[in-house]
Amino acid sequence: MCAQLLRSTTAYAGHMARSPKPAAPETGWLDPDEMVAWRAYIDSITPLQHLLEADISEFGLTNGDYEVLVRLSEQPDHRLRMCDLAARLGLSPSGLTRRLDGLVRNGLVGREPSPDDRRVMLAVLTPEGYGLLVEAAPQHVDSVRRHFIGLLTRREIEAIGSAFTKVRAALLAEQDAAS
Amino acid sequence: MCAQLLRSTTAYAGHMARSPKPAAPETGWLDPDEMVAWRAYIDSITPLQHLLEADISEFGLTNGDYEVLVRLSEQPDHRLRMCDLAARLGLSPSGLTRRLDGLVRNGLVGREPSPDDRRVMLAVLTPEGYGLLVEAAPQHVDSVRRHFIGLLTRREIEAIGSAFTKVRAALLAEQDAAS
DNA sequence: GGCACTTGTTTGCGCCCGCAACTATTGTAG
DNA sequence: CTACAATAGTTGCGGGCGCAAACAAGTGCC
Repeated sequence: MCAQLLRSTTAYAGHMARSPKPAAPETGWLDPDEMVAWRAYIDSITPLQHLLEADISEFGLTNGDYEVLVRLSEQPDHRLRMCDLAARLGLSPSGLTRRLDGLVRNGLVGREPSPDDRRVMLAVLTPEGYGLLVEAAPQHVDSVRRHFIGLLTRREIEAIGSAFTKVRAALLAEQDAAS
Repeated sequence: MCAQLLRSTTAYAGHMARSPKPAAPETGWLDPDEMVAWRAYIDSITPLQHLLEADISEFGLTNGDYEVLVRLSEQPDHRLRMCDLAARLGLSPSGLTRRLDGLVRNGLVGREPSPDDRRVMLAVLTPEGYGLLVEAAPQHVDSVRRHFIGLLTRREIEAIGSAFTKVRAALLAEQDAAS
């Protein structure tokens, strides 16, 4: 019995009693390797976010704010339609409106109406916002390395890259299918 | 130039201009493999959470609720001190109080004072809560497999297991050091 | 035993964000 | 051209949760 190690093992016990196979390799319950991977992942992501958040807060930013600045900085003209930005951030339209409110208040981002389509508003990175991003990015990367990337072997880094690239592609496909 | 692919590459450009080395293997900026891993990870976790949340909502549960039921079910007596439960969930004390309020209202979890220490409240899984967990767990595991584990090779699963196990250990150590 | 100090839990307050409703614009069909 | 549907964004409302304060109870030091 490994109730302390495996996710919802106790609930699993009842099912095991009725199932002849202790591990289903392709479908059904998770085998030990899969369970370890899933559990370690789930236990890591929340505290990892918290630590990154604490580190970036020295610049008066939240993790979400930083993400906005990054997405805008990646555009050649440093601007993005609200709906595109929301999609990239995984945020609802209203959520993005509020988050931008804060950034606009602090002068890091501006709003301007699109000349092409009078429905859309463009979020545009201000010089101040870009400056703050340039200032904060090295610390942020250092934080990522200290708490995450720096702990891993090259093999693990490559595996995580290929694994989550596939996961992300599947998630995007699912998202498109829902529209 | 790979401004579309790499996180905060634009901000990076200024630094690269002053730095003789394009990639720092052990310290400093992220090299391409590291960047791909970090970026794919960051882009995946939020939509993955959303999908799992949508799937589990058929049982009237949130992801957080489900996590509470799992943690309690892992205990031999199906109960846990509030502070221990909060630590395992990565939740603040107040956050746990509110989350338990909802579960108690729905009869899935009960509160009882500890006989050993009159400061502590024990969260205890009710038969209804356990029953719902047993009912929901197979669907949840299926959801995890469809959206995440099932997309990966055995090698990737093992790498993710070892990688996040290390990350989790480091995070826990950091957390203990902060106390 | 008394008094400070630590620990466990809850409450007031505020922020973040999703959902539903609403407005403004654009696209489409008749 | 006009009506209707689709799209973009904002706002009202409510839930989740963190922080600081309050309070209860246990612990240690004299």
